[in-house]
Amino acid sequence: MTERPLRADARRNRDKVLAAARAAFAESGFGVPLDDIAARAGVGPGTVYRHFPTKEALFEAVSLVRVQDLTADARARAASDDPGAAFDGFLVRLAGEATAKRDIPDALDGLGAATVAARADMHDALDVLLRRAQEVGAVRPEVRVADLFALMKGLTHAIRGSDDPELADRMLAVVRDGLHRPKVPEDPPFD
Amino acid sequence: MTERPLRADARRNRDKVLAAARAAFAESGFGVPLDDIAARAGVGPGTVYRHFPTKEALFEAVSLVRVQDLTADARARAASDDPGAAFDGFLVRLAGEATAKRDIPDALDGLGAATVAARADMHDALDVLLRRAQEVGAVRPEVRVADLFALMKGLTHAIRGSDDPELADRMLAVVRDGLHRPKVPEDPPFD
DNA sequence: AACGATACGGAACGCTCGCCCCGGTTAGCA
DNA sequence: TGCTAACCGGGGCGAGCGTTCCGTATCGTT
Repeated sequence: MTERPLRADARRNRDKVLAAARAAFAESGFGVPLDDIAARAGVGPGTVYRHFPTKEALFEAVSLVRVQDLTADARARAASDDPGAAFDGFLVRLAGEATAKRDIPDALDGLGAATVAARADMHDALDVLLRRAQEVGAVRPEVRVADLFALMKGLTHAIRGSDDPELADRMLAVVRDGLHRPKVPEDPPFD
Repeated sequence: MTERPLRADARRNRDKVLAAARAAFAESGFGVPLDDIAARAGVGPGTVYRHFPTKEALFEAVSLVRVQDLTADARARAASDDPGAAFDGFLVRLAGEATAKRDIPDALDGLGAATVAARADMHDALDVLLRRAQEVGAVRPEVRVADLFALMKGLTHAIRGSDDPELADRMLAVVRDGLHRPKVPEDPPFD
């Protein structure tokens, strides 16, 4: 099962389709009609199906890269000597990504089976990032990686398609501080 | 334009449709086929359309009640003499609602025009609830009502369809504490 | 240059789902 | 009880969209 190299035009079209899909999914999420993607790539729908067996497979190919980028970023930051700042930085990055790309929430939900490996890998990377931050006391200890995933999902949904560019910052502040505070034993007096 | 009273069977069917729609939307969100709702109500699709001009109108009729309930709850809690606890209680209520009903996020997004009044009303109620909590120092001052909406949206999405019942609690803790902490001037030492 | 393999385009298919229509039924009233 | 207006059921239409098929064009090799 050695992969024969693609013909020149085939490779070119495949790349055009992927680029178009990236842009289209980023603009409108998973919902964009496949014909739109094909048109955007200057290609017929049949050509798309020559390279990707299904629309979902195409989406996976796109979101796989997104998830892998995020994972690489998490790993790079985890190597930092300031785990707290590393953790925060990752959240900032995620928020930035989500404001620019509408398909991030869908990618995080992970529709397909091919992405499960990528999600497992991301799980590992986040585990390190999170644990380090917790060891330094930058993140409350009872938080699990699964919680972080859910939080990422919620965060990306919260800022999805908002015209206010500072909303993401304020959401981020809430999530960051909420992750930080270890516990609230008693409401401190206000005066 | 006086509303003639419905015939007995008409009123009965209307109620059955509404009940079925409530249950179906709660289970599967806005995506459920209308025929499923009709079947669930023991009724033909035509009957549904006799009472609601469009599927979206039916969804609005259901989500309107949900939003109004939430609004009433917010208003009732706002009258409490402990604004901080009132605010927290509302969030808990929302989270509980979201775990039980999958359509809450959709309802919050508010697809239709009939719900804008309800959302405006909710806006007012939340404004009071939020401001009171801020005056007592229970919620950081820079948070706006729009932020609270976004946060509610994110929170409901984060806990949507999770098998872990305690996830909602932990998400809630993060959001609550994040809303509380006024600012993080410096990372306190950990020891 | 010519030929076989490969890839392309887009018309067409089938399925889903919102929505409408009409022949039959039922409720309410005299 | 009989009559009329209101209402019901469900078959069916049409649009949107994922997917396939096949005649044609293009590539790469001899």
